[in-house]
Amino acid sequence: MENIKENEKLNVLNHSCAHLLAHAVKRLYPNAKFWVGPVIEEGFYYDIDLGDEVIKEEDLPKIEKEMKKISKSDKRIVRLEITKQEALDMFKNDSYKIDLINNMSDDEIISAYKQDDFVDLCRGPHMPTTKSMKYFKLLKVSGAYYKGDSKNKMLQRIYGICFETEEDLNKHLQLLEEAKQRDHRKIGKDLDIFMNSELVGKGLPLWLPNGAMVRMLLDRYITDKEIRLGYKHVCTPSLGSKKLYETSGHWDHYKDDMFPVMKLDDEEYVLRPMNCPHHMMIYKNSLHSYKDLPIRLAEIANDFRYEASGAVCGIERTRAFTQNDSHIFARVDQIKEEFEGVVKLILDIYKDFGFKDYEFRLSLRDKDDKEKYLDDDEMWEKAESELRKVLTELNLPFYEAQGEAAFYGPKLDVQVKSAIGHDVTLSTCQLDFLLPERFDLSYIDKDGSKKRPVVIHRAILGSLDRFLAFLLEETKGALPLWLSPVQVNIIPVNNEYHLRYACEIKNILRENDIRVELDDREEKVAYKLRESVTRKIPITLILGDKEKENGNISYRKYHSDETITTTKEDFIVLLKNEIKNYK
RNA sequence: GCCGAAAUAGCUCAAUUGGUAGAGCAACUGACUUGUAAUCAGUAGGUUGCGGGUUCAAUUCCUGCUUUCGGCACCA
Repeated sequence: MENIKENEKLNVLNHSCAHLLAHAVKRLYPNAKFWVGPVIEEGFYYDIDLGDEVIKEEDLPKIEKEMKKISKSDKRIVRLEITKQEALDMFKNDSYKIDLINNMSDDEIISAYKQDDFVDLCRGPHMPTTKSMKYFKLLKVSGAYYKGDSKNKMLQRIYGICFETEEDLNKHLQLLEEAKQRDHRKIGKDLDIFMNSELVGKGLPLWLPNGAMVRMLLDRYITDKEIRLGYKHVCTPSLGSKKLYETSGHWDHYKDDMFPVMKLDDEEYVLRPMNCPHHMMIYKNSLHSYKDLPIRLAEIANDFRYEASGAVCGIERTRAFTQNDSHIFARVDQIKEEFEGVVKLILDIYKDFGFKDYEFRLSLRDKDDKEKYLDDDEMWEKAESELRKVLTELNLPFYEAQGEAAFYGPKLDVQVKSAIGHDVTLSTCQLDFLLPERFDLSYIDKDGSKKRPVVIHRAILGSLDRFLAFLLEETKGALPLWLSPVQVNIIPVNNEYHLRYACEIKNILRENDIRVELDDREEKVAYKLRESVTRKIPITLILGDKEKENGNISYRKYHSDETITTTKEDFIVLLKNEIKNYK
């Protein structure tokens, strides 16, 4: 999909369209006050304070109509350059613009753009006339906190997008429609992957047999990879004492996002929101030599977080989920090597799944936010520079983001875009000097002195839930053979004559660990084939006289309408070869 | 959590201005016995998300809650 912000032409066009929107809103709602109207990847938006009035989705066509009117009237868009004082006078009735102007330096020349009677403070540049914006669409309306702070008032935000031609606009709207078809919630429902129940609870998906199978396969896949790389898997309970989390510091930071304390007699427990403290205790269970490090503890672990009601989304973000977690206890001189190992594992796995659209993000703290982030500049600078050094040495393209770190340290996150445009973290690798301190972890160094290890927190598939959400969207539900809940579906042409042979084939495939189903319903081949294809089963066998007589099989792959006939033996080799590559 | 919207059969959707709900698919029964994306006929299926109110009468209007959706905020 076109990135409007990155496209120079479309950027200006959409920015001008934001002004057009504001102009129309001002005409229809004379009391409207405007905050900002930037261009974003998906088009543009404008944040507006309408006092007591509310703009609803059904009002958008009305606003569009007014925009069209202004567009048609072909008003020139004129740049004004004024001093700060002139700007303050010009926008004296608009507290939001005054706020913006006050943040500018006194000697700065401020620009504003005027079309007809509407003036907006703006850096520009803009299109020459309102007529330039002809092919636009207002997409959605929502609330948005003033300055992005939930303590502030909520303004109303209108989203839209503008193109140079009608074809481009229509094409874009069609892509948006197609993205909805790729939404993992739709695919998850269509393919019986998971369900939700109001009675079970919000954000608590139930995994149906198909989904549970894929999950189990993902679990096996990543666990096997980790074992080969020297990770040691552990099992720890899904709850822990409140004190455990007070020790780690998570209680202070996240108590509001945890399921509340269960108090029984004089004990206090919480459902665990993450697994670090449990793994810290396992490390502490024995004395460690510098020679033992790194120690890589891993677990496929269930975690529970009381996610805000508005944040819950299918299996992308839930209140009960399963992490592919690990904590690597290492010496400082091992940081680079361990990080490299994790990055290589990430790249290896993304290759297996064919993921190409992802970005590495170096997630740093917000230096001014002393509340969220541990107030220890030395620790942060050490951790951040270590991490940046490793990334540079690995020659890994990445971007930096302030205020995205964990409270205990900076992270390397792998960001992907979901079908409907959510920016989500799939994998993460985090450098932590704090928890070893909190839990007083140590190892005995060469010279016999006690030293503090560092901890690298990492999750490759992230959460199995979210990973599968992304995988469903990437594959449009047509999972690769090795991950399909049902790998082969057998359709006998006529039950009376071919069912016995079909059963025989089914048994052979079963014995070869192929997940196979036999469709023995009294239906036409075409009917059963259609269902096999809509269920996105990778391989459908059709067995009739021809196959039975020669002891062959005929198969059809999901993405093809070609039927291939081969021997049983060759077919099994073909399946096994395709599956083998992912073990 | 905040701003807005929605919730009708297992699924996808209908139902003028208030008059106790319909279709297709799926399910079930029967007929057909079929070689590559839907054979035909019949049957059954609903306290219209849950509770309260207005009304002679509520899927429809009002109200509280739940869940879902679009954003915002949050995301260890």
